[in-house]
Amino acid sequence: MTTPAADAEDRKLLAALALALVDQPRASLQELARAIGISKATLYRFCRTREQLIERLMQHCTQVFSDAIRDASLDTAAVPDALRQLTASHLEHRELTAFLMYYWKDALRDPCVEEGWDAALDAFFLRGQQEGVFRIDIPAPALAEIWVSMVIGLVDAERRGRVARAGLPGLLERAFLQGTARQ
Amino acid sequence: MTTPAADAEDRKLLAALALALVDQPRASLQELARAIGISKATLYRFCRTREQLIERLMQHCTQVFSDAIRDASLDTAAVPDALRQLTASHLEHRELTAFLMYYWKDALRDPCVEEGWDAALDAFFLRGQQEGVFRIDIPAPALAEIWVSMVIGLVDAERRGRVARAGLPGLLERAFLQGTARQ
DNA sequence: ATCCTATGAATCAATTTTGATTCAAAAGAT
DNA sequence: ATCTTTTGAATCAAAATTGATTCATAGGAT
Repeated sequence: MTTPAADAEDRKLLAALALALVDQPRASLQELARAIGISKATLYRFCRTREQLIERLMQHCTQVFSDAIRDASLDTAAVPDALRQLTASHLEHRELTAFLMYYWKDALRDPCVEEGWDAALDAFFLRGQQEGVFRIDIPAPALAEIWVSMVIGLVDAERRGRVARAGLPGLLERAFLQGTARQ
Repeated sequence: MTTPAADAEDRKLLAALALALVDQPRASLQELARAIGISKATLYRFCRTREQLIERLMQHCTQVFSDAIRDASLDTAAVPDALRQLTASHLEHRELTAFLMYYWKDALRDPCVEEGWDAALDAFFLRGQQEGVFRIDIPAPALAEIWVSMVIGLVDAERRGRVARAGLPGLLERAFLQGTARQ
């Protein structure tokens, strides 16, 4: 059954699993299941092996962030708007954002996973430079890396209770665009 | 024998292990040893269990970064200078920086590890705000988190070949203080 | 050349993890 | 209320990991 409801359930499970995997990368499948409040057997029915689980999560990330990139109109919308939208999407799917960063290196070993995500980001930041929004004395890939670092860093900080959830989007935008120096 | 040479060897091993542990958190001790070019037996002689290894690395981090914080005179030196010095230290020990971030949550579960590191950072950024160096519409803990995120994010990006190693300190300072917006 | 030490390969028992299955109970649908 | 589906607990063999040891040898120091 591939009902919309089942898909929503799956997405919840995947988000919880992403979180648990980032939280305790060395957890056994047993512990992983417990961590998200299901039995080992149910986790097994969802994904038979850990490898399958990671792959499924990766594919889900690809799906979600492809949508996010499309929704943000990275290649057409006004750069500040697109950036805001992109940030919002990544904060909305913070578990997947964290997971993607955490397991990105594994994905790179496995060349099948889409190259598109960071390429799209690079292109976006390059456009932002060409349109005079971003400074040009920092390479576009570095801009992308800085933005991603701040997103996952602050998402993680929020999880640890170090920053408030409420103001995150604004905080990110200010710190990223204007920096932390006074005036 | 606790000769200085042996200590230097140990530090090299610890740095390599930190890197390997961040790279492949789920590696077996066998794989871990291989990853840093030693045999399982030698790794065993260095640390009998994984737990011992993590603990030793944590203590080493505590040591190294306590020194770094002291050397940067976080509570007395001019804030921009201290920040520069702090960044330099963390870049110098990039493997440990990455490891510390990666295993920070584990350290928090284990209350024995020093609380001092992030407390010292918070205090420093707060002082920077009081002295008018940092903007005050971002809480000091958030400033600390943003700085740490950028450091480890860019260190990681450098490892992946996404940013050049050469300009890292300057890149960090510009992006952190002035932001990424043009002018 | 001769020690001495450090290393790596191999082995081994004990424990843990994995992948799979079975069965009874709980949850949902009709 | 009955039927169907989903879940969790328990079990189990196979595989992997761990912690420990032994032995041969490669390298360094004298």
